[in-house]
Amino acid sequence: MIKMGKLTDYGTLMMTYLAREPKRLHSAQDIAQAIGINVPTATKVLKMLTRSGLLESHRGIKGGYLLARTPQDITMADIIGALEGPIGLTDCGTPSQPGNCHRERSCSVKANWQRISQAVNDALASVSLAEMTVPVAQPIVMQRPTHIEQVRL
Amino acid sequence: MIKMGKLTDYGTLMMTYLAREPKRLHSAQDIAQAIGINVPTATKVLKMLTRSGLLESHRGIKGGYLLARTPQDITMADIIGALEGPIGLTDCGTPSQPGNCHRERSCSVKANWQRISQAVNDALASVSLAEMTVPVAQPIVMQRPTHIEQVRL
DNA sequence: ACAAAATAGTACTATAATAGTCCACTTTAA
DNA sequence: TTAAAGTGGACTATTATAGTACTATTTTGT
Repeated sequence: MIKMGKLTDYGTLMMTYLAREPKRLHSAQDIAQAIGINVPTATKVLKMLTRSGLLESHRGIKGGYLLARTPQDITMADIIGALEGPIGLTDCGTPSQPGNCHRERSCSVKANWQRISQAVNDALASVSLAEMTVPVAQPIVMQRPTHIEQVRL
Repeated sequence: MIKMGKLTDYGTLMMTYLAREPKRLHSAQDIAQAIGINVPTATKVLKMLTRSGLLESHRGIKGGYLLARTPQDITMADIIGALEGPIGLTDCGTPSQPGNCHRERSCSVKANWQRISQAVNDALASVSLAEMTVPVAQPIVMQRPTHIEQVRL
């Protein structure tokens, strides 16, 4: 199974929770309780989301967190990217991002992996946080990634 | 980064290697050397691929492995599925497969995760091993997964 | 000013998943 | 019947992840 870490799972739950009242500040305690995890773990995730610019934080005694953008303007690619780093199935990178595979030159399948990663990326980018908040959301429309030449096999 | 294990990476390289001469038997040693890993690790992966029905094995002194189907009839979803188990970003499962999340009932985003996983699945199933063997392969056409109701947000 | 309550940063520890290795067994061709 | 190949399963080492703790900083209210 290609899977995400637990923290990403928590993060998604947090983001959908915050999306329900996008204007109100929620404390880490609040959020931790809402999704049923311990406060230290919750704060860890919240810090990551904040540093990535998906959340705004306010310090001080009445502080807390809220979405930095509207739920429509935040995608699953944003959230996963914030918590797991660049999205890619391999270390091949994507056409845009470099990648750090030492096999590099000799690798015959790199270009194809990059295309696959890009496709997954596009899929995740096509799902907004707003969609995640509704019980049954919109169909996921995945574009075939980038201009890859058609090849007859 | 959502990433696959190294073994899956090896597996893909092995499969593309075997796809170049689909009729010839290749020994584990052969294959290990071709992709540049140690024999014990290679055999581990080969065993997994064989048990999943993607490879045929022949024992005995002139034994070895070959593809069980044509490169056109093997997809990346097959290979990844064989080496990583069912494809899914979370433990939510897919509309078809059950999933084993204890949050289950209360989870507000499960259905959406299932759709996303299904989309990734479809993407991987749309790429054949044959395509992986050409330097720059066909565009990946991802269907929007399954009949998810359109919702106005 | 000061105390209380909240986030920020960072480092550490524990746990779990993965990768890699090894060995005894089975099969087959010469 | 022996050598070379795959099979199955268990074991070990390594690495990645999750979880925790501690100190510093910010803000509000009195």
